[in-house]
Amino acid sequence: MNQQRPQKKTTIYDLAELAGTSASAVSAVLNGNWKKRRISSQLAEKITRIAEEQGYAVNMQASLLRREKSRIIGMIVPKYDNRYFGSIVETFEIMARARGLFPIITCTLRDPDLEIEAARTMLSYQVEWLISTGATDPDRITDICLAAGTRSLNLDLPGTKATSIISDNFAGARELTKRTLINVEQKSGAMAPLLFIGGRGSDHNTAERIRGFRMAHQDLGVPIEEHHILACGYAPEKAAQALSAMAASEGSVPRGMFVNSTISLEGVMRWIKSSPLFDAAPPIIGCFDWDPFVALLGHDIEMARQDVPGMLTAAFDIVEKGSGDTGKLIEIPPLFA
Amino acid sequence: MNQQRPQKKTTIYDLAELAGTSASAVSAVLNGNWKKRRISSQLAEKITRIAEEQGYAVNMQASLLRREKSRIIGMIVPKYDNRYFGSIVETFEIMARARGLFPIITCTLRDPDLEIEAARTMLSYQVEWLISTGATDPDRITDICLAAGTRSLNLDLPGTKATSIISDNFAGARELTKRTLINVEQKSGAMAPLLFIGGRGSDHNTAERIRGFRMAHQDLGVPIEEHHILACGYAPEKAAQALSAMAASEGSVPRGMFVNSTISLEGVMRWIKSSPLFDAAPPIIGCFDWDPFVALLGHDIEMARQDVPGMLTAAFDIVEKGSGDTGKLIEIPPLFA
DNA sequence: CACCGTTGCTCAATCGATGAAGCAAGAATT
DNA sequence: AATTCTTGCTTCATCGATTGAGCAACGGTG
Repeated sequence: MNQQRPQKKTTIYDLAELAGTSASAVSAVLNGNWKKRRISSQLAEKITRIAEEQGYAVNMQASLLRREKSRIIGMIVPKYDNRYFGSIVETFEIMARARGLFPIITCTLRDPDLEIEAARTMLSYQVEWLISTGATDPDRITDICLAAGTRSLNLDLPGTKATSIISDNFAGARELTKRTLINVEQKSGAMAPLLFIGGRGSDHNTAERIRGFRMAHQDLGVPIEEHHILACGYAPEKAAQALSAMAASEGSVPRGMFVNSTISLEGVMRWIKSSPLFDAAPPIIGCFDWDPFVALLGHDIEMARQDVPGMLTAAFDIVEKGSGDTGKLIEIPPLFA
Repeated sequence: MNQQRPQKKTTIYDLAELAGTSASAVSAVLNGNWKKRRISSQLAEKITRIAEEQGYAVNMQASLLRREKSRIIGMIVPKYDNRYFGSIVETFEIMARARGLFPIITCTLRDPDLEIEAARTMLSYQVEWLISTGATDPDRITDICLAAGTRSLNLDLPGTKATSIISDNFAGARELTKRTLINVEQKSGAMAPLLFIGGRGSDHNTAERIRGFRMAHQDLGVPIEEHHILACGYAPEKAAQALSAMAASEGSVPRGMFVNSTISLEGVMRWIKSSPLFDAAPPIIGCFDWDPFVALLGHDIEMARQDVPGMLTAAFDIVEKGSGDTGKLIEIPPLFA
């Protein structure tokens, strides 16, 4: 038996006929302003009952076409494959729903063309706000939104044309670097400069983290090794390659490392496991990002956990206030365990 | 300067006026069937150009209201906080888009009420299909869909009223158990029964995995210890508690373990790290689920990776074929590294 | 009894896009 | 020259929900 009949959907007109009343009354009852429209509670009850019996669900397309506001809020996100973005998406949905907004999310696989296409699609769905998370070209998206009269925000990576909410990368990296340097001193007896690995030098976050990295070295009076700053990309393979290239050319790799994301850390740890260089003494790592299994890796790994609820609270504050200033930068400090 | 003017959106009527033509022609040109409607390519070009200049985006609400099919496909998912669901969601989006469908996803936090509410909301948005992933009460959702004439599928956890696509939990668990038992024999010299930990005994997947677990023991002639089957829930804390209770009452814990998910594994590893029981010899683990960092934990951990692309390919096959039989069960074998 | 205010509803226009039906002008055919 | 065909549009009803305007019935007031 196949019950999958593509049966016609119940509309307010069907309900009106069943209830012996008008579609107008049905609409008023079902969207809750029947008091304002002076519908008797008798009729309201009857309509509500019939609607339930019929399994009625409003047609949002029709409803939204008529209303002036859609109450839809869109988010684009690069990937769902790590805890940071997963947590962003989950928190976004919860907070949006708590505010009576309908969240729609789409992932763009770090593909600039997909980002633009996704933004256009969101606009077609009449989103009231679009939040661009980790976008490669956030300003382009802001332009598209502006042209359509839609407001937008940047999250995680900043742009210049809309308010951006990001981690306080400089202060976070400075603190993480400091902690890692101190760990190195405690475990190996002497302070030594760290290796910076992962991320793209062209992206704002990586640049700021490198700045914090430098500053912490300066704070503690440790000289930086310029060729020990490897912004080789985020991908695990890139990080692994960079390390093995360094090991090949220099014969060693610093014991202390600042790893720019859990994504890169995956490659770093894989390489370390495969190399004999750390057989005697395990590496001492600071990772700018958080993952529960990393805490279990058994090594000395310090993590800076980006404050996702904090960032999204800031974002929804702006959404609720109505609008933000062009290009304002809001920095949220990451958390340390 | 604040450019966030909530300006009125451009419609096909605006474009028609600018082009000195009718809205009908504009519509035909912009949705691509202007050839069929015999619009000259001159006019088509002109309209296209003007639409681009104005940054026009169709109003999907209006468009969908008129069309008979929405081409929207919905998915509900419990959480975004592990690789399995992350990968499901990402693959779902990619595959949906490749088929010209618009995916909308919502997470329900394993809350039965939220599941129902989310399903209703999806129906309001006129989804053509609803995929319930890991739902606590998939049949309830199928009923709601059926009442609205919408088709539905179950993923990950099966139901009886719609086609279900799940991992081959029995065969997968049998193989994983076998591999883990052999690992135990190789590392500790003798075969010994495993501990089963994590999951809910009431859920189909856990029950099937326990069945496979038993069968593998039987295959290899290893007796099962009934009190070593702990379906204590998925949460990390639950797993950790169950282990420490066992250690307290029995003084030891089997060295070989079958852990029912990476979620539970988190608690298991945390407890192991905190306990002296495994200081001498590390545990030997089989985990029914996959995570890249788990592979780096440095222990002997075998993983059964659920075949997400395989499962979603099966799902979209059904979506494209139009409809599936009531309650059919499709089992996809998990992968071993 | 005429008038007014209130209650409880209905009517009809509207949102923007779509597409069947129709129409006018020119080209082709007889 | 009369007819038919083709091309290239426009007109208008429609999808389902919403809402301002309006109307009938009734109770109360002078």
